[in-house]
Formats: sequence, C-alpha cells, structure tokens
Amino acid sequence: MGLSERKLKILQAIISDFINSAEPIGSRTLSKKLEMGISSATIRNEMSDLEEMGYLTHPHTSAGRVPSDKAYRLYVNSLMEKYVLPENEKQKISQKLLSKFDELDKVIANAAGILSELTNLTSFAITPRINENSLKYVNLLPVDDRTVILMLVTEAGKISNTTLNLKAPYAKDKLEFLSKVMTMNYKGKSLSNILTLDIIKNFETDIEAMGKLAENIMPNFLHTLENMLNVELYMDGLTNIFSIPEYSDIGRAKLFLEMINKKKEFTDILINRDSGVIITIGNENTDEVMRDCSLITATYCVDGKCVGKLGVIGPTRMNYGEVTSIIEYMTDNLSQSFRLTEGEKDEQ
Amino acid sequence: MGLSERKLKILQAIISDFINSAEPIGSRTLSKKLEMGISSATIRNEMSDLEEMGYLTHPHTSAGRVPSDKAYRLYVNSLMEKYVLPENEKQKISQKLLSKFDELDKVIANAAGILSELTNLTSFAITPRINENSLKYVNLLPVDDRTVILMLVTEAGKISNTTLNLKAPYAKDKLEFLSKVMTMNYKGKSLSNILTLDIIKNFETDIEAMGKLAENIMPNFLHTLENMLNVELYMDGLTNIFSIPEYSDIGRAKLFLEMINKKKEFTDILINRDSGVIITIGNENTDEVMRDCSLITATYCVDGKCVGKLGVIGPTRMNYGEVTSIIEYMTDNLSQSFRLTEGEKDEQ
DNA sequence: GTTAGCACTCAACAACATAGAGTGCTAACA
DNA sequence: TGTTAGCACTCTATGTTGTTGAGTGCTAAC
Repeated sequence: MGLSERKLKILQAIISDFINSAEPIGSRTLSKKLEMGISSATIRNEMSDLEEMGYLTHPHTSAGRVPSDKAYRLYVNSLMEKYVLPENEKQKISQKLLSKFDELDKVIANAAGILSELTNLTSFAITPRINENSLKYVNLLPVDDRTVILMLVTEAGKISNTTLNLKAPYAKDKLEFLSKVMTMNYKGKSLSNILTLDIIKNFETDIEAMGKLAENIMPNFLHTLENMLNVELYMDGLTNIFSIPEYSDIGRAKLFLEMINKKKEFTDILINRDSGVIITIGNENTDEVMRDCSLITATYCVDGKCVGKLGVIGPTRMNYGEVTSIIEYMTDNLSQSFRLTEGEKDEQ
Repeated sequence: MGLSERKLKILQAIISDFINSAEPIGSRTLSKKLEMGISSATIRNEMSDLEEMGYLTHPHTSAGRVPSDKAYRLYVNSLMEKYVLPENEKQKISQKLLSKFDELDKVIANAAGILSELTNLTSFAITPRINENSLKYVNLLPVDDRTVILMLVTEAGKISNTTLNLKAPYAKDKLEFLSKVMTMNYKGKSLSNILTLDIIKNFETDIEAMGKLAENIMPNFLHTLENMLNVELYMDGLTNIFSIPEYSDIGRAKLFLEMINKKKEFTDILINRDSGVIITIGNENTDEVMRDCSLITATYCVDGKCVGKLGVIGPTRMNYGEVTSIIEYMTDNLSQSFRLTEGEKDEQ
C-alpha cells in the first residue's frame, strides 16, 4: 500500500494541526477542516491505513490520531512547506545578533538567547573547537615579584591568559628569555598537538634547558592550553519547556532539565553531530534520554572552519519549518560576520 | 502571653519535624514524639496559643500545624542547635574546593557546584565586584597589521583582554606610545572612577592628543572596563527543586526557575545583601517573587575585601543549621585561600 | 493546669455514574 | 469499488457521593 496523494494531504493536515494544538485530532474535526468534500468515515479509513503503515498512533481507543516520529520525518523531508523568514524579521535578527559584542563567546551566548526568544524553545550554542589552531606566540608578562601573566595567542587571534603566582621571585630577563624559548619551541604547532604525548615528553628536557622558572610555569602552560581547547556550552530558554503541554508533567520536565543540565554529556552529543542543518526526531536520537525530543542544530563557521553549533531542543511536536529557517538564517549570519574579519585581513 | 519553656520546646519540635518531613504535624503524633508526659490535649492547647501568637498556621481545620516564617526566624535566632560539621566532611569540602582550579571564576563556579551537591538545594555564587580596584597598566599588543590585543591589568592582578580588529593598519611605535600614554593617564585610578563622567569627558581631548589610533581604541577600552566591573553569577543544582515536595506543583516550579533565571535581577538582589552570613526567610525577602523562599548568603573575601557571595535558595522549610554551617565553612575556606596569595606577597 | 472524651471538620481516596469525543464495522449507495 | 451514513462500542475526563482517618476545639471532670 503506497501513500496516495490524499493520504499525504491528510497526514500533512494531521501533523500541522498537532504541531499547533498538541491535541490528538479526530476524523470528524479533520473532515471539516480539510474541505475536500470527504466524510469523516472515509478519513477514518485512511487514518486506519496510515496507522497500519506506522505514520500515526493512538493514545487510546477513543482518542484522535497523533503523528509518529516516522510521520515527522516524512513531514520534514517532503511534506512541510518551506518557511520564508519575512525581511523585517531578518533585519531584526541581524541587528540583535551583531550589534552588541565583539568577543566570540559573548556573541554566541547572545545568539542562544535570541534563538530561544524567537522559537520559545530551549536553545543552546557551542563555541568552536580550536584543535587545529596553531600557537602564534607565548608571552610572559611581569606583574610583580612573584606574579606573572601567561598569555597564549593563536594564529586565528584567540587569546587566553592566566595569572600565575610563583613560589619564588624571578628575574625579569629570565622571564623574557623563557617567553622567547617557549615561542620558538611551540610556535606553529597546533594546540592539540602540543598536548599530545610526544611533545609533552620533550618538556622535561625543555624544562632542564630553561631552568627553574620553567618548572613553575610549564604545568600552567599545559593547563591553559587544555582550557583553550574546551568547548563552551551556552543555553537559554530553559523555562520555556514549562509552557509546552508535553512537559506539564513534573516527571518529564525534571528528566528534560536534568538531561540538559548534564553539560558535559550534552556538549559531547552536540559536538558529534554532522555539519549543516541537522534534524533528529524522537527515536532517531541515539541517546536514550532524548528519545522523546527533537534536536535541530546548524553549524556556523569561524575563519572558514565550520565547527561551532547553534540549535534548539524541544518536543518532537515542534514547528520544524519555522525553527529551521531561523536557525539557518542565524548561523549564516554568524558565519558571515566571523568571516568579515578574515575578509578584512585579506584586503591588506 | 509569653513563650514558656514548654511552648518553645513544642515549637522547636514542630519545626524540626516539619523541616524533615514537609508534613503538617498533629497533636497526638507530637505528644508521642516529645516524651514529656503531656497529653495531646495539652499540646493542642499550647499549639492553639502558638497559633494565636503567629508562630503556627493551619492549612485547613483538620490538618496539623505548620511553622510560620516568624517561627523559622525564632528558630534560626535561638532555637536551633548549632550544627558542627564533622572533621572529615570539612576535609572533603576543602579538597574539592581548592584542588582543581587557579582562576578565580572557575573556583567560584566550582564552589557553587559543591554547595548544591552538599545541600541538595539550588546554589549560586557571585564573583567579587572590583569597583575599587585601580588600574595598574594598559598594554596594547600587536598581533598583525590590523589586530591588536588590548590588555588591562589591575593592582590586584585581575586581567582582562580583548582582541580588537582595527579599521586601518597601524604603526607599531604608535601602539607602544599609546600604551604608555594610556597607562600614564589612568594608572592608579579606580575602574569605576575612570568610567565616571568627568574622566570620560577628558577622553575627547585625550583622543585628540593621541591621534587617530586612539579614536579606534578608546571605545573598546571603555567597554572592557565595563566588562571588568561586571559581576559574574554562577548557579548550580537547579533541578534539585524537583525533589522538594513544595515544588511538586508545576506552577510553583516554573515561577521558581523563572525567578532564578532572571540573572540580572537575581544578581542585583544578591549584590545588595549585607556582608556575613545572612538568612532571609520567606516574607522577610523584599522581593515579591521570593516570598515563599529562604535565601542564605555568606560573603567571601578576596585580598581582604569581602565582596563575593555564596549561597543557596530553597523552600522556607530548609535545614538552616546544616546549610548555614556548610556555607560559612566554604566562604571561610575561600577567603583564606584567596588571602594566601596576598600573604605570599607580604612575605617578600 | 491537665486530661479524657466527644462532636465536628476536612482532605484524600475510592467507587460509581455520566457525557462526549472518537473509533471500527456494517450495510447501503453511487 | 470507493464512499458514506449509522450505530454500537470504547475509553477518558469529569462530577458525585460515601467513607475513612487524622486532626481540631470544646467541655467537664480530675
């Protein structure tokens, strides 16, 4: 049994209705709404077929039909009409997205905020992994007798610094010398490479070569490198789930928030998703806890590398068309603005 | 009518019982539990008096009694027995608190995590305001033709930096010159003072004196200063509220989480609290939305100035004794560790 | 002042009835 | 052969009623 034109139309109607109302829909209501001149009985027959084929389910005998994950997948792939963001919406988003901040992390956190506001869902964003970034220079700046600022700068301009409190006073010229030696040793190497074993092994000889001061500074150097590789997760709109009927049950709301709050695990799930706009619906999610949610992510690029992610998580019943458009527009916008810097550089 | 010894004893018993069980307690149950050889009828009379005096309430006629905010206040002030943290607990806390991180922000975020774990409540921590900190130096570091790192260092060693993408290329010597001029102009002045009007007014003449490059950099300088003054709020244990019977109602849980999630407002509430261990119970909170919560905060000091805060928020029915001890121990511990750096400096 | 005794109150729970939204099947129709 | 009206049936949601038990408040006796 194939999916006739009519079956598709009925299925689409059921899905759009359910996305809006969250209520199972019955044959009579649908018959009236469709205005196709077919009676509720006919629709009942079709619905029965669709259920047999796995597109619909039944909370209980005397309830209307509810779309299954399979139905949402079909809907997303071919049934739903592409939502086009109105031009003034686009402008509003662009403005909010880019006006306020310079710092990457702040821009990304802000983006998550905007996204949750627009979709009324829980949104998240992760900053790009900078694995491949190579170190540009190491700078040790004197503050006072025992305080030193360790500053690392990558080729892409990402900076990280830490204030170190040394156990013994140091000489300024030694500090300068150490900066130079460290820069010479590690310049051009990618952060993750520096952290791999073979380079770390060399540290002992490095330390010996560079003297007592290095002994104090090296562990901090490694630690700072590790921090730079950390992906930052930002979330917003957590309380939006309370407005969603699916989560009016306290148990489900709890599970949802607990899942979201395991930041480490959640970040890993996000990192491992493919690039581009990816929609995973309900049981398509490999992670047990997410089986009754849908996840939409898209990738934004920094300096041409598409490694940051922006997305939303919510009930499988969500407005895929609109949400996807918004996310896609936002990531495009972000990528473009992060490329601008690059562009400016090239103009030189 | 005063509070006789016996009334106090009964009140104390009701409160401790309710803190544990969250269930209204009746006269018969209490009579058995107290083992004072007084009958339920007598206790009923006493309870009736206590209710008249405002220490107890009644969810409905046939329910047991529940302590009022006034009762909790009395309990906290004089009735409750001081909880002494066992030595091994203390050690565990100290270890977790200090082992992992160097950076102040990370230590504070981590502290909030530990606190929520220990108390099973929602915890929070704010980083210190550094209003009074004075600027030590301004450093402009060249990265490439149009990229500059703006780095600000305060006397207390707090560093902040921003990567600037300039609109035009610059000359290295001008950058160096500008660093020196800016350091000269603003060194020793407190961050908040630099941001006040009279100094900002001078900027225009400053910019004129320092040339085109300054025009580009000054707004970023101000912006970075503002950022340094921002207090960071960390929270943890949000989902703990779901285990608390008071919040098994989805409406209340929602209100609670929404309140907590208004970070700006919540931070303001925290900042404005007095120093030391402060307990505000239910309607003692000036903010409407917090009237059915209790808030416990304590202050930790950095470099001798007590301006950071650590605390929990939860239902008025919370274990004030234990929670207070834990928070107090943690802030003491933090203050001490943040003083160590200071101590080391003094040893010089 | 304390206590036994008793009438009274009220939430919580269970048992039952009812309404209504919806289904599935059948038989008739085009 | 597909479509439809009609009808019995199902099941949730909602309301009603009764019962239980924990608890109170009052009174009278100790």
